[in-house]
Amino acid sequence: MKDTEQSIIEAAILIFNEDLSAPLEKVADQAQVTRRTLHRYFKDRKELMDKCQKEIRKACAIAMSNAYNTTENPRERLEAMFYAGLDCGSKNTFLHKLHTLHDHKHQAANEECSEYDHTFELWKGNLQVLLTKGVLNQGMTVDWIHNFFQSVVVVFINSQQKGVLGRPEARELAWFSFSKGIGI
Amino acid sequence: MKDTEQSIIEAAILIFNEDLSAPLEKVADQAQVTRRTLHRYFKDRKELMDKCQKEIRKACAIAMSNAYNTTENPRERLEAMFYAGLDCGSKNTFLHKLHTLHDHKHQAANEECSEYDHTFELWKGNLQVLLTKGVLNQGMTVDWIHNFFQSVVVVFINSQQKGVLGRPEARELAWFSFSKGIGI
DNA sequence: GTAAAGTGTCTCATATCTGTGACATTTCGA
DNA sequence: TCGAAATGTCACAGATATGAGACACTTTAC
Repeated sequence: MKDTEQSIIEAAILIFNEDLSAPLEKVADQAQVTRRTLHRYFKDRKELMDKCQKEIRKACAIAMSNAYNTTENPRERLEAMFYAGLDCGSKNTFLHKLHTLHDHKHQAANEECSEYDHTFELWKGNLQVLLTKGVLNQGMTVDWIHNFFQSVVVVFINSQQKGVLGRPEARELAWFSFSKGIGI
Repeated sequence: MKDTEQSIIEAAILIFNEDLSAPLEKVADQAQVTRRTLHRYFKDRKELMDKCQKEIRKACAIAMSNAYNTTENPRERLEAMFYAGLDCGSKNTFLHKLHTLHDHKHQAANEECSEYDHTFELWKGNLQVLLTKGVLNQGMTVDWIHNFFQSVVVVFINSQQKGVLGRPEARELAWFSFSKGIGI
């Protein structure tokens, strides 16, 4: 029964991703659990949020790292890491969202920010390689591409939620939109 | 002094776009106004939210309609309406977000939903024309493109908030990413 | 079958959010 | 400068969210 904690975290990521200040009752409902049970696993809102971030960073960092190591070719790495990011779904986009809030001051000194930076270190590094090689469209920046990437993940998630498009088809479309959109 | 109401609406769109359940105090702060003043203009949260949606739909519908009428060429219309959507910024994306929440049941019967549909009627209609003409990538759907469009607007907004990219450059990049991403 | 662990239900105290009244202060136009 | 409109300050009641205790019920492991 110890995956209750995990399912609450998953639910929280889903809910908070759409509504940062949503009442905890919504999270509990999504996890099919009582609010009382939620509080047994997480002292308060902050602790739950922290666990969410930890979970997200772990999952994304592992997925990205695995994808990175499947090949040494930067172009192939891009594609592998793109699909890995897609599969992280809302974990990916939620983490990104937290660090692009308009009142969020990003600073490497902050531990959470530096962990965020580290999560996408390999990904951004590989982008930089492709940029300097001239493989991608001139005028692109690493930040633009990274934001663009996150946005495409959102599109993918939406299409999956609506269920009108199969997962493989959506993955293909996503890669098409992303790769062409950065000038490959 | 009657633009206080307008500035509160703008603030609300900015805040609610990031945090749907944010306390009204945050909106008031963003608008550099007291919560008491906010309540003088808006009876309650719901009324404020409604005014936001009305404002958004008006602005987006006008912008889209104007762009539509600048030309009769579907390909040129696409570009004109794309830029119009960009300029609507977070108004555009917030409206879209409200209608893609995972627990939102979209139904034409609902007045707000039908107004939403109407706002993007011309835009989607034009997309359909381009699709049947075979101008765009096969396998694309109107919904995918529309979601993709909304996502690119988010990327554009983020880049403007960070201020690292000039507006004209960002607009060009956005159009590049969007047009290539749908197979033009 | 039994004990232990996990959950649900009910309850309650506290905190935060919300909406409004009363009145002071500021702003702006005549 | 004067008066009206707009806004701020403070104070308050009601609503909602939060976190935890007490105890019953269910599930799981042995």
